[in-house]
Amino acid sequence: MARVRISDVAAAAGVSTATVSLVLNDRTARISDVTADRVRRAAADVGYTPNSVARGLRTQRSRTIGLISDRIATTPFAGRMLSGAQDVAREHGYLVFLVDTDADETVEREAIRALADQQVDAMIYACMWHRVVDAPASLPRGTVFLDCRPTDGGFPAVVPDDRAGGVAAARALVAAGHRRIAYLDVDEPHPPVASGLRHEGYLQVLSETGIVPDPAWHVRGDTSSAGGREATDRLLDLPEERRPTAIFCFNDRMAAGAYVAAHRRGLRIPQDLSIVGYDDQQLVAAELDPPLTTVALPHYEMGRWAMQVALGIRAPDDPGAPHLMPCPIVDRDSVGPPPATAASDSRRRT
Amino acid sequence: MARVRISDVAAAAGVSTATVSLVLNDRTARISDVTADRVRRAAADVGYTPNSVARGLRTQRSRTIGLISDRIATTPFAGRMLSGAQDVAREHGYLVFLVDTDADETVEREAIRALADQQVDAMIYACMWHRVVDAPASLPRGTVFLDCRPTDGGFPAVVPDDRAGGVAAARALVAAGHRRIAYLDVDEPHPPVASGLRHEGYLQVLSETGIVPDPAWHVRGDTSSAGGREATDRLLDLPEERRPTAIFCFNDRMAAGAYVAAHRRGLRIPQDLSIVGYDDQQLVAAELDPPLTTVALPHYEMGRWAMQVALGIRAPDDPGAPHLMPCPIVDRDSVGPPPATAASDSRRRT
DNA sequence: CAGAGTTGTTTAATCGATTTAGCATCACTC
DNA sequence: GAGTGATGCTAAATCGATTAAACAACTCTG
Repeated sequence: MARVRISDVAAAAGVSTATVSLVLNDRTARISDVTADRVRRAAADVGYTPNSVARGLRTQRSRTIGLISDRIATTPFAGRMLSGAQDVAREHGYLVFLVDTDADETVEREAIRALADQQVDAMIYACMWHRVVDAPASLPRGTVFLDCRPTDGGFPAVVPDDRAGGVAAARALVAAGHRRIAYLDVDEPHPPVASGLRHEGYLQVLSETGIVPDPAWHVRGDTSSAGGREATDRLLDLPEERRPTAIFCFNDRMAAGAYVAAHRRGLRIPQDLSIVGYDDQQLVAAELDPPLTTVALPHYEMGRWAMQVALGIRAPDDPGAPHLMPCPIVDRDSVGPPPATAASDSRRRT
Repeated sequence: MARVRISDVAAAAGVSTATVSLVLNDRTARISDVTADRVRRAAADVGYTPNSVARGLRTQRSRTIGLISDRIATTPFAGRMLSGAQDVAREHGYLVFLVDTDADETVEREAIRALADQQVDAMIYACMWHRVVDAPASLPRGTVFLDCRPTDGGFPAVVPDDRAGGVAAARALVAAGHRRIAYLDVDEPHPPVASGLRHEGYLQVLSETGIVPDPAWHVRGDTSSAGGREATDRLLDLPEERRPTAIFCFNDRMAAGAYVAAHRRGLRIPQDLSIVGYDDQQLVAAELDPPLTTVALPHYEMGRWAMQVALGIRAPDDPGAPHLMPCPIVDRDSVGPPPATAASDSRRRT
């Protein structure tokens, strides 16, 4: 039952452990084919796999990556980041240590130390949502930031291209013929990186299209279905000629709230009101009635990117700036042309 | 920048590395207080933390736990299991290796080997949902099964008490006055452990209450909002006197579909139709309108239990049988008394 | 004061691999 | 047949800790 060691293979093959090691690591330049074969056969026979701990001690590399996050593993939001990171690691024979710190600084510090003591080959520092963070001082250089960017730079980072996502969402609505497009923003967040960028993208499209946004179209609510519902109510309470025919929501949950508000007034989606969300949360976007057109957060791809950089397989294009991962729009059924009553307005465009 | 080793501490304190090791591991029986203090001070001064790899090689224990799962890390369903396991591990100074295998047997086998090569002190084998699995042959004995039970036993396991959950849901509906209670089941699943047990619990309550279930009350759909909607339509199409006034749904997503079906017919929840879900998925249950009464899956607690057993902190009560974790009902607003038209029926009870 | 027992510390083996330097052996070359 | 160069393999050091055994210096005992 005891583990098979390299010395067992050596004994079985009648050679020294040095030879076994050389053969199994494919450094056979000076080893005869006969011996190499014998060693490989012996290793297979006795079922030898090298002890990673011993190897790690000697080589100072553990084929192990530490992934520290506030709570991506424990919330339904960003698990696909883990998935992406995990897949790349596995493809290259690495294991990942996962630590969720619950955003507790003490826990975070201890986690970083524990991972360093385990001689992880690299670390990834991940957040649940796109924001700017102060990099903990003890993070080793080269640590990759995932879904967040360090205040002072100095680390490779990957974040969603929220600005482009805002553009895509607004373009989709403009293309459908809408002119009165609201932005349902999140309420006083955290350093509002994601919401600010999405808003910028939205404003850019309006501007390019020659639409002057009504200030009343920028409403806020907390990041929940209820928050979205209340904010939507305020939009729908606007007088007919200022009332938006389409709403771009900060996220899918708030979009779900917009659905509720619309339904309560007997408005149909998309016939009477078009809605675009953000995040592409499977449990929300795809299951709404009708399914929600939304902008996908490329969590899986960001996770892959981060791990590739951590493993040194890929280098950041521009080491100075965070890598911006595209946010593709996912067309479902919540966007349609504006209702006829509003159509006269949009005709102005030509 | 190089790591501080025990020899650096020894040099700083003017003692041998053996003394340093003894002091820092609190084996000071034969060490003078003066020396011990000097060593501790020196260690703090130079910022020493032991290299876990070297220690692991010597002690054969790594303070590391391997957690293998089909895909709990990457789906929004069961992340709280990870959270529970993770918290216990951290409380005891352990790190956890996470591997999602995507239910691929080759990946699984390689993961188990890789974890064994890393000398993890124990493994946890987790599933995304409660089911019976064939234990991979290479799993070390003592591996804890989380949210699944091994076909032939032989391993400690923890699963939700789905039967009791079914009882709780049905009791809540009976208590509200319902007599015509449907079970919206999942369609031909996987070995249907969870759904079967929940159904049993439901049937038990009906039986205790003297209700003879109409076979038409047991409908099935696929595990999605759409599946729930279609199945609910079939229930609502039943003639008035057989039509259920309450539906117990296999999960929250299907319950969301039941909401849609009800709304489309102009039925209000809970005034016209009561609904109980299962899972307590935050993104679904809490955000529905009205918020969904549901049975919570104790993912966090199961995760804790599994890790405690893995670390040997707790022993299974009955080593032969899986530990059943209670599923508490979460009362929200989707259950009310049956509508007046149906009330005459339920009066029969007295 | 020899022998036994304490006390405080160190020496050196050990965990299981990798890797450098070196030892044989053999084949050529001049 | 001495010198040179390959070729094939191994001895031994090494990574950084832990720990059993040994040792040195004291203190007691009888």
